Amino acid sequence: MTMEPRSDFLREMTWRGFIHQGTDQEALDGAMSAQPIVAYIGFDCTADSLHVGSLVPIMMLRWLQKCGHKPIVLMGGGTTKVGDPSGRDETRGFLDDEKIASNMAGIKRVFAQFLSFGEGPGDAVMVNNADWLDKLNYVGFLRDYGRHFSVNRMLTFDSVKLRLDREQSLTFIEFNYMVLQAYDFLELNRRHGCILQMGGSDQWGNIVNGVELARRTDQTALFGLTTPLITTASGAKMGKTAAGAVWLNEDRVAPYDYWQYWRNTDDADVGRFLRLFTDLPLDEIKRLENLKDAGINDAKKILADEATKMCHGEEAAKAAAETARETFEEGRLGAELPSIEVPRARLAEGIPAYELFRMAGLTASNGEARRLIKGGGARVNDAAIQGDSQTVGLEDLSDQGAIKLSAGKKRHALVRVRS
RNA sequence: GGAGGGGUGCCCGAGUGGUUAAAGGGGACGGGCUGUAAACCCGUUGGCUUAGCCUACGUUGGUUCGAAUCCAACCCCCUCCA
Repeated sequence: MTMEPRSDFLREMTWRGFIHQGTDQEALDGAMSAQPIVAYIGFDCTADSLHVGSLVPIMMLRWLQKCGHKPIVLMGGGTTKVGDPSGRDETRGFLDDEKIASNMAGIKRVFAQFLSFGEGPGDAVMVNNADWLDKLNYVGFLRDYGRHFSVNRMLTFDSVKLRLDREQSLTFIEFNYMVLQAYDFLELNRRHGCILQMGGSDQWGNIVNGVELARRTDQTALFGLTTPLITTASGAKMGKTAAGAVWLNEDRVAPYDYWQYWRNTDDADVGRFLRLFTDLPLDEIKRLENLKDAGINDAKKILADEATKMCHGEEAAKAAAETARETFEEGRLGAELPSIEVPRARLAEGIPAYELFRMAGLTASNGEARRLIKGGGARVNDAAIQGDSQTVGLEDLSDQGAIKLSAGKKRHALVRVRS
């Protein structure tokens, strides 16, 4: 879109960098500036938590609501049974109903942090596409909707095309995914008056199919909007660390680790991430991203504070920030560091340092801990461990009743005694 | 169904009878430099009760003093033909 959007939502999304592409953005802008609309994003239940990769769509729903429109969170209880081939080289393993249900339960929780749910006109609602997909009649569906899909056209969508180009097999069930997602959009329009579907750029084909289906069956004009794939300055897909994905659920990634993830953002990403992952206003973001050299660390702290607050709440964010400050700026041990407990008797006997590192989860095996020690990266209470045979005992407990283990400069854990 | 090619460590990829826990690269981790950044330099990168032992090159057997390397069967992937 060449002109400045008139609607609050599109204007906000544009300067913040959420927009990758959209269908008929002029008309959408007109509709959104005229009156509140209903829009949705779908989330499949492939894991029991979403991760920061889903944060961009979630933030978009949040802005939608802030701008006075109504967000629908669509849980893909039905589509998850089929499996989206978009952006995947291989067929995803089948998930059984039980697993899908428990995944959905895990995912649901996080939305309450970002959106305000309820019965009012601007309140967010959550629906499950299993409600209509599960009871579809095969032949009836084919006759009513299947005839509107051209296989020739379906073969040109990336989700299908890339798979075929790479000569990787695409099963028939996966081939149907886009049809079901298209139908979801139609169904949400009929049920809730939803006129906009948003999603990641890999969802473009699926979204366009829905727009086209509604035009053919109901002569309704629907809209699609996608977000760019967010990569880090170093080119990696966002949200992956050595430890795995950066999950949003606190039982998967503790608020302290979540805060650390944002605190360790590349300099080059700070401005972009502030725009995408915080609600801060433009002038504040501009001020922060113009900080130079070490000053940009302050911007990273604010990014971490804001992102953690949004996901885990004010209390958790404060505690995480405080622990980080104590640990990194004062060299003490912060309360929120990951911790383990060991029986007093066991510690009294003395535990080999390498074993304690493994127990604390700082290394995956004793061997890895030994290598860490040999390389000089393992410390107990900030003192480098001298050799394999060094043990840790009660005498290492600090005044606060804990032992601080460090693997490198950034990874710390506490050992506490259990009587 | 026929012919051919291939399955190696987190990933890519070399290795075609013995100092091979397996070259090289990527990634990751640690050290240095820094700002809990990037870039760069150095090191490490299967497990364990670590001068030793165990597990590992698609699976299962076999040949051999000795196999990722040779043989057989099977499984899976790809290409061409039908």
